[in-house]
Amino acid sequence: MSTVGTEILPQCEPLTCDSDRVEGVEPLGVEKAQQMADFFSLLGDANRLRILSVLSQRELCVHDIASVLGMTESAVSHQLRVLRNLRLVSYRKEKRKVYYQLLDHHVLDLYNAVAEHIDEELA
Amino acid sequence: MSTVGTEILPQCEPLTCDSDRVEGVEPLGVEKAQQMADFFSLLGDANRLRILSVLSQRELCVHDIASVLGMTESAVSHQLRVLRNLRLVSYRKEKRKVYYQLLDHHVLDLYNAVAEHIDEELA
DNA sequence: TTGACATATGAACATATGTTCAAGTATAGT
DNA sequence: ACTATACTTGAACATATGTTCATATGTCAA
Repeated sequence: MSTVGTEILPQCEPLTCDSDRVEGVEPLGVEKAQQMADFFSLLGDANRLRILSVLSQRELCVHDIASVLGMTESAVSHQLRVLRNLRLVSYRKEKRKVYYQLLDHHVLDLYNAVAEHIDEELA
Repeated sequence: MSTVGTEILPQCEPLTCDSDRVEGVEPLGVEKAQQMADFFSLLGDANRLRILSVLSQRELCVHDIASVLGMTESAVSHQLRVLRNLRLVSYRKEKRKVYYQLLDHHVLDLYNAVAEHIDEELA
């Protein structure tokens, strides 16, 4: 045991704000919070959302995605890799092209929920 | 009309990738995409999610939020301003303290959805 | 094999974001 | 009035993120 003589100040405790309100309040764990944040961050980019929006309508190759969205193929490819890593899209190769499609339709629920949320705010 | 002699290359059109797949595919508008992205980005921070997690359980003052989460009061205050601007939290002043509470419980739905999504992935 | 196309990748760059630090308000108690 | 507490704010700093550019990789066609 690490005793330090007499009278140790509990340094890690809040010194003031004696409210007992904090009791029983269980904060989200740091690790899980980070995982959730990573997931939300993934959707926190306009171009990524736009990519998901077109893939939700049709399977498309990189060039076409870039074409429809007015993005560079390189930029699209970079973003697709992010979506690939998170298992949100899958792809199949045909000839020289790589066709991407939405893999996790779970995401569309979030997408739609927020899309509606935005519309409500404007009203 | 801006005619340039004979045979003008349609420079702005995709030169290759003749797939008609793009037809009918309506991409999410840039503006709305940005609004949605902003909203998701808001949830794309671990500390902000943790703040929301404790506020979802109880109204708390800044000091207590900082205390429970192990954050600086300054950091908490900065983040609360973000949440305030987005109308996700409201506050009331009592004595010297400012008590914050969750305003938009709509967000909790998204929060829970992703929380479950994370849990599923681990299984 | 050569050349055009389709995509991927890495480095560099610019921008955005979050924390810290220091200073500023504001309020309550003595 | 003085001091401690509670919170806010702005600037500085470090980090993260996304795009661009140049360069790979791979595939098809001639």
